[in-house]
Amino acid sequence: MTPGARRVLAAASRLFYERGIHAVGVDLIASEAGVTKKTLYDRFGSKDQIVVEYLAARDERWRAFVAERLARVEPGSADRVLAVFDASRDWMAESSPKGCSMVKAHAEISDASHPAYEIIIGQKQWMLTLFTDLVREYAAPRADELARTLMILHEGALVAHGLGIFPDPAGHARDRAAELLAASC
Amino acid sequence: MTPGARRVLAAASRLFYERGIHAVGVDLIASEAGVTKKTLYDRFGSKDQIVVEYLAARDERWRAFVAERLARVEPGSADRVLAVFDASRDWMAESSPKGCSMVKAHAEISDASHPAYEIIIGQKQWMLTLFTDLVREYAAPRADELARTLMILHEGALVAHGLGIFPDPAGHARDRAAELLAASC
DNA sequence: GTTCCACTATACCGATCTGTATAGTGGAAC
DNA sequence: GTTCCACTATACAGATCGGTATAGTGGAAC
Repeated sequence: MTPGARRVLAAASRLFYERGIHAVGVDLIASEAGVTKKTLYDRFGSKDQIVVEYLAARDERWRAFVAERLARVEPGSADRVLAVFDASRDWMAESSPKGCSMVKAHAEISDASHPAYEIIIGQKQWMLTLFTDLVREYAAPRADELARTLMILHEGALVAHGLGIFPDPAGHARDRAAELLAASC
Repeated sequence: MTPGARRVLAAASRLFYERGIHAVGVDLIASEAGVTKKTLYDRFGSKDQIVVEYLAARDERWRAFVAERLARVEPGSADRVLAVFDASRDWMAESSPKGCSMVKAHAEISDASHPAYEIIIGQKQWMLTLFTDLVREYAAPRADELARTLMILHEGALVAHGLGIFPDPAGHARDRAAELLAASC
């Protein structure tokens, strides 16, 4: 990726997350990136493509972030699940004050044929599979059911964080997950 | 409200929810309502005002829906909390296949000074207060903590429903809420 | 020293955006 | 029978939308 393209993607990512995808135009993105529209279209071809690369990059960074946190914890321990919740809390504190970018994008992209759709759904399916794998690893009974509960707790914490109704929902969800895991050993 | 205004609000509500607020223009709303733009602006004054009335009406309907369900259950019972989860499941099945309209609107409205903002936050605060009142009524220990857990479970179920990753997340959340209430008696 | 190539600068396209202006119609109220 | 009023019809304003066209610049590669 060229320096100009990197600046375009960085500016678009910030603007899409802060103001919404439909609310941000390509002229603004180019201007904020310090680039002409010609460069923007030479590199990405369309606004939709910038949206796709914004979500794909964020998805990739999140998965790497989680993988790095999981690598610190011994497999087979219930702490592995808690490490995911801890990762979410840190991730939100540092780069997601307004909630999950995938959920926000899902609210704006109605058409399931949009190329960004599969990225959004793909990340959520990956999270459910991850929870399922982690509780199976931990040898919990009724693993699928437990994984779905963890998924609901996790998504709920993300949304509650974005709404700002009460402080530290991710920490709260983590503590509830810990109790669940302790009870189902 | 005049017949024309009612049709405008009905069309706008459907379109805003299905396609997103920024993605829907006033020309489309007027056309779908079978009304001229003149009528639309005579009745509402601005698109923002239509957005506000869309969310306010939906909020009002939701609160009335919950109140009606709660009225069926004897106060002081843990079943009152479960009635809220049941209400959500039915509400989503009949009119919210894509998730909570407030969460969707929150994803598109970045500015906290937007007149719709307080409606969105207001509904979520009302839900947290409702859960708190219901568990206090039930005489549960650590009521505030329990209410926040229920809030997270509830928001998580709404989002999971919209994403469609697994079936009946509201029913799943309801069952987990029932276990929590049984354990904290 | 010519060929790439990432880039700037600027002007433009047709479409759509929110919002307004002017003129007129049909029916109920009083 | 005139006064309201909710409404239609149409045209337009100024801005912004996503996207394209033409022309040119500066530096590294070979």
